[in-house]
Amino acid sequence: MPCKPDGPTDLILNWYQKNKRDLPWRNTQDAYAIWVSEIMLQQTRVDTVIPYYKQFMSRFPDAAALAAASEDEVLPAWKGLGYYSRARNLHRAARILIDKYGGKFPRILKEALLLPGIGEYSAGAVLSIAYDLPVPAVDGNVLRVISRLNGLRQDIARNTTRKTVAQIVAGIMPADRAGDFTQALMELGALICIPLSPRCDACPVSSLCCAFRDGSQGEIPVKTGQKAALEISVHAALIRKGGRILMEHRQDQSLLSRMWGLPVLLDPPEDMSEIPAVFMQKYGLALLPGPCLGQCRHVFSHQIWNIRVYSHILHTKGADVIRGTGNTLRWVTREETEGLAIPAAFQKMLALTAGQDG
DNA sequence: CAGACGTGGAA
DNA sequence: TTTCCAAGTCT
Repeated sequence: MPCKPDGPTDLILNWYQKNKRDLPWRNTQDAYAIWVSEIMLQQTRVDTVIPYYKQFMSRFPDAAALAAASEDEVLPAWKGLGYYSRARNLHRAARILIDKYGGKFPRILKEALLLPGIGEYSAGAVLSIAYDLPVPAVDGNVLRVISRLNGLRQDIARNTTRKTVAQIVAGIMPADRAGDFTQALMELGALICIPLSPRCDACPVSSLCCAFRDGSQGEIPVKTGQKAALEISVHAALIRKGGRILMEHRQDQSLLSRMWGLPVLLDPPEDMSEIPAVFMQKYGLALLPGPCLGQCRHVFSHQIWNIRVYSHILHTKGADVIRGTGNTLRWVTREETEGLAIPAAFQKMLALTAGQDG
């Protein structure tokens, strides 16, 4: 049966003050800087984010700089980080800030929630951390910490659980130190109240914790299992001409949308003789597959690509830019690929073909 | 609500 | 190698 802890607030705040990590986004109160960090940190580890964050803030130091940039300049700064809609939404939202909010992140919760890429968590995080407004920010850490503290056994994947936890956080959030408390709760979840083998011996609120008392740390939080990713066979085309490679700007696809990659066929026909017809239909290109240059595997969150990269001979007479069905193809040099937003999946494929340009 | 949406690190 | 992720959002 759930129990209500009495006064974890000060214990958590004091612990945070002594144990918080020195992170780049903790040396500022600038709402833009904090906003960028929150977006980058979504489903992404701190260690992974740090170098991207520093580079991004240097390149786009404020909302005006980001809004003034084109998407072709913003996406390369995000390449390799994953979840690229975050970058597109951040960019769009920066333009909305400039157009409608005087370049400042809104202080009103409902206005913040209207911005693309800002959900309940991020709105609460920016408002509390940047503006010290007492708005709860419930992320995976907070879900875990509060669930264990209160002995909550509701599935944390459910929205109703998130709301319950937000209520509990609102009830113990100090009005004068909202930002510190939001970060303290997440820091506790990141360093002490970790998913596996929590360090309860070092926890400032173990004496108040229902899960610790019951020894149920391993059972809480309750989380529904994820489905196995679908395995897909992928035929990737390396098409060369005069030291250049034909790259595709993935305009109309949902996965890796508006990123650059080699032309690919998902679930290609097993009979290689049928490949040219499929390329003609998808890209309007007359291609003849040649030798396989290598293979690799790339795991996305919801699907797995088993990739073979083939050299191809192009029979289509070529303009520099060839328009396929909804996608743009462009001849680029190896050097030029570095400035393009090419996600990890396609970086792997290109690595397989390095030195194959002659 | 369930599923799409990336990636690399840890156990 | 396999499993589970890590400071979520959108549809």
